[in-house]
Amino acid sequence: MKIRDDYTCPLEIVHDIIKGKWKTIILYQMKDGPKGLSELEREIEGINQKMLLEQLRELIEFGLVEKRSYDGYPLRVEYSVTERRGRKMLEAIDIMQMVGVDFMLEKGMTEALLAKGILTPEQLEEILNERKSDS
Amino acid sequence: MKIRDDYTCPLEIVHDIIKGKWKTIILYQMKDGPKGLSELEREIEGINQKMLLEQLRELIEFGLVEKRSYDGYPLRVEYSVTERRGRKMLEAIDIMQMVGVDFMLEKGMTEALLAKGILTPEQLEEILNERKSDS
DNA sequence: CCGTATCCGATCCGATACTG
DNA sequence: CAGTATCGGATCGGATACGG
Repeated sequence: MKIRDDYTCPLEIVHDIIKGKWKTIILYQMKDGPKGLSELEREIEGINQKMLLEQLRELIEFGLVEKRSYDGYPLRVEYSVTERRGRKMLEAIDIMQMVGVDFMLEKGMTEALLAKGILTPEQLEEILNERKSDS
Repeated sequence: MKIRDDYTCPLEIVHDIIKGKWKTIILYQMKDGPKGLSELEREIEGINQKMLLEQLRELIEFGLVEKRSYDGYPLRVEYSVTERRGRKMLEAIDIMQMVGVDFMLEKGMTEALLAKGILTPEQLEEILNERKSDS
């Protein structure tokens, strides 16, 4: 991943950090606590190990993710979101998730959202109510 | 810009929308009201017209930006953030901006932030205070 | 001032094979 | 289970020229 070494504005650097195809999804997947590598690989549909490691390395480099290794057998490695910067970024990702849901609802993908448990029926109803009052 | 036509999770589609090098910056630049094309081109350092138009078209396609044309001479066209989805996305971008500032401070780019007016001295002090209490 | 088309090097990312 | 190396096609994005 090519990273600029010169910035005009803060959003440029953030873009460099999260432009990778899987970065936001990886972070989102770690929101409820540390995860092992194979765990992430299993949970993120479509990713492969090379991509996962590559993007994790960059997330670490930019202070959004921490890595902890535990010796022994089997080897155990844990990746987790960093307290300040990682958590802050997750706030943004949460909102992006909402925008994505909004988009999928517009596209009539309601069933998929419910089936995957991304949305509970209660949340769905709440969102639809909000949208009505927007016009 | 290649856009997936099949999604597993909401973040995938959002990533497709904002992965372009300039998308977040363009949106951020429109946060205080409608902008004309040449206005945006002037304000966004390093962008060219082709990129600007290309990325605007996609932002429109995904309901984050609206376009209004006014006939007459000279031609006037206004681009603005959409009420629901665009504004929501801007909330996320605001947070990303903060993460970027955090990063730049860590890199010792304090002067640049002040010089460009991205941060007032008061805001800077506030941020530094918060960081101290983090450990 | 606004918008489109083309060309081409840079980069991303998926597959695959291999190590501790 | 965790991690590295390489290769090649698909995309991206900058320059540049042209049209309304």
